[in-house]
Amino acid sequence: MSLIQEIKVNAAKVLNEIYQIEFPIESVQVNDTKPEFEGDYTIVTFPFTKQTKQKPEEVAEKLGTALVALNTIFTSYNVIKGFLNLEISNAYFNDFLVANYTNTTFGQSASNGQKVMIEYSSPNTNKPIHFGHLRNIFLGYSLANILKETGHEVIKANLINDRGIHICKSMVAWIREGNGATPTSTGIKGDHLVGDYYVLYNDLFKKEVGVLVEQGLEKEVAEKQAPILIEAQELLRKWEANDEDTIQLWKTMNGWVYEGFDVTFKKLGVDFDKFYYESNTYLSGKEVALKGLKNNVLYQKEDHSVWIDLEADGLDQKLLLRGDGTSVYMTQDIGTAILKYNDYQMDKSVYVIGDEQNYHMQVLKLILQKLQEPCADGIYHLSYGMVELPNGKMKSREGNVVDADDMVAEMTSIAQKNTEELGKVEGFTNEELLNLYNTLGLGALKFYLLRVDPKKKMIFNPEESIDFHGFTGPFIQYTHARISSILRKANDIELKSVAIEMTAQEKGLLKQIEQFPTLLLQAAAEYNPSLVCIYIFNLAKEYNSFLANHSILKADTNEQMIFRLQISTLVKNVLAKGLNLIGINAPERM
RNA sequence: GGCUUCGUAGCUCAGCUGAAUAGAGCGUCUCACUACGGAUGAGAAGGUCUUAGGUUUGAAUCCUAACGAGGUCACCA
Repeated sequence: MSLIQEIKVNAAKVLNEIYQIEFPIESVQVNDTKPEFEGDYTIVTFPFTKQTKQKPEEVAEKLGTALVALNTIFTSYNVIKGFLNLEISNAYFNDFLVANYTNTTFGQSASNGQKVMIEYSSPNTNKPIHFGHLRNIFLGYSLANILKETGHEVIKANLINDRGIHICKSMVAWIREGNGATPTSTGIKGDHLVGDYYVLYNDLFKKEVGVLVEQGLEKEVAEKQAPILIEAQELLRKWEANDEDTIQLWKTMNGWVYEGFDVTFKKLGVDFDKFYYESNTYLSGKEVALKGLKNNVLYQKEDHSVWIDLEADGLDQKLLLRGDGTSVYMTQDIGTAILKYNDYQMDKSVYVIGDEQNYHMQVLKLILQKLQEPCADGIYHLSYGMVELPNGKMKSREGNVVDADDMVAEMTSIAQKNTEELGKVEGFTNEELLNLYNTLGLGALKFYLLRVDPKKKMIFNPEESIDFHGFTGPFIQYTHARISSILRKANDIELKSVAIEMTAQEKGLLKQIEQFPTLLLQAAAEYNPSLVCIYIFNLAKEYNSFLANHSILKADTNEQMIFRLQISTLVKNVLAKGLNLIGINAPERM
């Protein structure tokens, strides 16, 4: 049981004994005591005044006296207004330290039998991965780690959107202007090559529209009649008709993209357990729609199109099958959701998707519920805000995006520059250095994207993102490397149990570390990796401050040194674990 | 316009299941190496928590409205 939980349980018990009133355990508010007051944890007693009909100070006094008498973990208390400040015994933290400094699984929860699928990344195959996708990818990967750590069985899924008009646009541009170019012939990474033709398509499209407008057509009409668009639509028709040449080209170009994605995913250090392809699933929602029609959950209009009426739920009418019987985006997603469930029977299905699809996801879940599909209730949309540049949104159509590969390369080279300027390259082989730059560059990038609450939109400030000071990944990596260095020097010192008086800062560190498992559970429950970022940053900061005030290897006594080495070991383990959970490596040296 | 998310220091963000003087980082200005890693630490300045009402012993936090910003309301995906 966590310390805070233990305080709550004890307080509720004692309140019951004093007042003969049942206070639920969760009604006890326990906060960290503010630094300007004496004590470790504070119970707020205002909430108990109504039922006890006593002043908050009185309740606090009685509660404090009883707690100190009840349990040896409480050594003393003081009351200020309605706040009961409790001091926790050093022995409690000493026991905690002894029990955990060699425990490499500290923070991990036992299996809870829950199975969760996390769908993330889910790229289109007509363009490379850009900065906005990185937020998605890091979120999904990190969340998977956090859920695993807290006892869930996790399936990482990637739904590749490999069909549709967008890829046909790249194909048309390639047919027209490509002259048989391939990644090998051009030396361009496959996803970038295909992306270039997507941008080219849009250039050509604009030109053709311009010509038509000059010929006197309305802009709106011209945008529908541009020959290149007609060609792309024709290509999509051929694809759906299984035209051999079209399928062949489609396979080839998608293949280039997958090779490119593969390189990027590896570079980013993320992976997947299961890939779904929309070309395989896009027809799959149809039978469900037809079944829904039989059950009168859906209805049919005169043109044979199939709809669901969600107006009673405050939403709109939604089309599920076109008049010609073909499916739309929503139908596909229904089919895919059911397919996934049939594959894994998971308890929860998390979709990491941008907040522009909030409405879509709400409707998807509701429709599945109305269809009484077993997968419906487990659906959770982890909605995240867009990443914006200081001067506005990125649009891949216009090519003004921050490309993910470029970004990683940029961050890696900044890591190199910083390391060289600080003269910290000695003792590394070339290969180790390259590895290190990658670790630091990615550490900075991932932390920058994960430190903000997912649901909020965030601004990507290029200057700030390359900073390696303060609330950043490298700051924490640095702290980890620093501890590692100290521990290396103390390698031959035997760590045995010691009992000493601890300083306020030592106690503070232990108190913070004790909260780590609880924090992970919270991050998992809220699907929020940023909590981990904030936590390990605060821990690293506290440790650095501790280090400035305490000598370890030159401590006054041998016991003190051993005690501080044990604390350092534990801090190091927690920092490394925290970093790993958000997908960041913790270097031994840097 | 309907629905929805959001508005906290010059900037980027915590705090939002109500509770003590609203916290970090960056930036600005001081200070600290006879030290285990200065990619550090200590300190200062900087806030009518968008505004106006309401609920409450108590509101940045809950409710209502206004103002401002984003998203969405396709037989696109």
